[in-house]
Amino acid sequence: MRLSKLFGKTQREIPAEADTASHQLMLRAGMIRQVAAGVYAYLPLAWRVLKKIENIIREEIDRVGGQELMLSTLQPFELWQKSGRDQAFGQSLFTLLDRRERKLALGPTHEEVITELVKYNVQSYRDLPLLLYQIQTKFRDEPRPRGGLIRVREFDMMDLYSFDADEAGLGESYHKMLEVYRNIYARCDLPTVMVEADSGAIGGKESHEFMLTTEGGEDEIVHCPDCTYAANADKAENNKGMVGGGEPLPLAEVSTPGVVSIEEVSNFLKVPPSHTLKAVFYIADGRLTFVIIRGDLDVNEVKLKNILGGIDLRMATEAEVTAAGIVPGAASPVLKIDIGDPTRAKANLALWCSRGIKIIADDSVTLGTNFIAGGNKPGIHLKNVNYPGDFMADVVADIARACAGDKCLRCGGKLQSSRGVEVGHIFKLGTFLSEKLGATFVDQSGVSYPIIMGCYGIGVGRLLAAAIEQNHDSKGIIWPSSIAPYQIYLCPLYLENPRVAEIAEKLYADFTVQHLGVLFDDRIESPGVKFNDADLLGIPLRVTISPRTLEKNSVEVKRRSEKASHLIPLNDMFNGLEELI
RNA sequence: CGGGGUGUAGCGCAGUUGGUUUAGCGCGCAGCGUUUGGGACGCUGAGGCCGGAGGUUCAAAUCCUCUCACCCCGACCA
Repeated sequence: MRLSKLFGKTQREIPAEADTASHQLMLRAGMIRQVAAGVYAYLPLAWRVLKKIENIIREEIDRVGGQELMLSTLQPFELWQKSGRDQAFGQSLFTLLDRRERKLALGPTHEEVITELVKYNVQSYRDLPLLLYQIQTKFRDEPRPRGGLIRVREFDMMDLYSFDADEAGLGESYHKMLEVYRNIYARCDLPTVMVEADSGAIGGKESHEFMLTTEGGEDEIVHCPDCTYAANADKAENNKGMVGGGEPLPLAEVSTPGVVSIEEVSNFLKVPPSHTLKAVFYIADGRLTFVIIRGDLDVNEVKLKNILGGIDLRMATEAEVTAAGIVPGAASPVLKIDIGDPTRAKANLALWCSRGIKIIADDSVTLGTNFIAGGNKPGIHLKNVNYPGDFMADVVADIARACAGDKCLRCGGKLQSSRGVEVGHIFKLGTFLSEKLGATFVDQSGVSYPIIMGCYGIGVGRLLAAAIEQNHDSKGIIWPSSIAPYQIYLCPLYLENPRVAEIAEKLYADFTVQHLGVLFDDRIESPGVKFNDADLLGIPLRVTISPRTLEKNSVEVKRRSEKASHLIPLNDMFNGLEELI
């Protein structure tokens, strides 16, 4: 390709709209152009890279027997109602009405459509297992698109769906895909970390994410340096440890004038935060929910949401808490403190229940004794609060946020945290979709069962962006050669010099014939401009021709990723380049 | 949806307080000339409904009202 003809110009100044490295560089390199919020046009350079990534994905999936197909973007809205996932996706689902007022959705993913398709093409266990995939544009009306291609509303995505007859089969498919994913990222030269993940709106049980670690990443990863444990912070668990003071003692009120926060309680009564209980209030699907957790921990809202099975969750305002007759800053589940009454804990729970308030406790409240908690009166706290003697909860579960510095649940090591971009996510879906949509098969004995499903996604555009996040310097992009739009940047200086022009044209023709993937900077520009554009575009190998190199019958060759350059004799071009590519 | 911010040429910006006549600057773009191994220089030139609508006024990029778009933080979300 001749640079003078390439559609898309490089830009010297950083566009004001971008503040993510990959976003800035793609705009400056003339790779993308924003069409609307979270909607982009992909210019030839970007499109070439996307196709390279797509092809690596295709090759690796085809190798294990996956079959590519093409599904519709327009999907009947009823299909989403049938699966119930119209609720899970909510506002993120783009919908529209056709001329007959029939509601359609722009596919945010294709599980429903493919399950319908499989339903009509699979009847027997003999048709299974099956690995079907597609690489298509998907649509999600994200609340806030951001970071260029990191989070967009219209995006290129590979989705593979597995269909199996039993759990063991699903396990095999899952494992197979896990290996495929590792191979794909390895071939793209993009090191990723596999972490345990929350399955979110997609649903299902087991799921793993593949994270490309980079400082600007929008996800937090918690991992243990001493064992293999790694998880998304949404899902990560920690060892909370036992705290507190031995045998349960009798409840007692203590005066705590003006003391509200955990920090204040801790200072005032001279106890560590881990010896206190923190009350937090949420509105879950419109209902006030009381969450109780040990004072040294914070609530992980994703875990809480999963426990509640709720769709809409937010913190309650102080007004909402007060309106429910609760004293903010002194709330606890202990309303009735009659210490002689062995049924007081049950009575407390019944009191809350009668007020229509559900109590969710983090399991940390069971990991210790004699806590300080609110007295449900201003300026009063309780000491020696114990579970389950003094209070109980509707649900006790792990709803705590694991943080860097916490102990690893598996090995006791010290957890660390880092940031990453999610570039792949695999899920064991199970049968909830096939049951709802009636996708069944008959086994050997002629009995009908729902097909067991898995799904496996890679955001191709996001992978492109993440690749740049991970591979750039102050001058520009540094493409891994496996996904680079071109391999060679042919860079003649002083093109008006006939000898330079002659050699440049000859090399361009030679490289083209050899299918090396060459971008020929045939512009009459100063060396500075050419070198800077070469660095910005990040093509792995720069081949410079100038009167100076031709004096030595050579060209200069430099890798984008390295500082040093060296001369290769013209008559040994082939061998010289062979070594470098 | 809450909070903050920005809309003036392809890109980056000034001008808005304090009303004007031809709306500026840099980059980029076109032509000519001089240059040339890390974003050269000179001259000439093209390019604008100042986000949109309405209003005030002799006069609006500038003041008022309403709207739209985009960015950032949060909520939310692969």
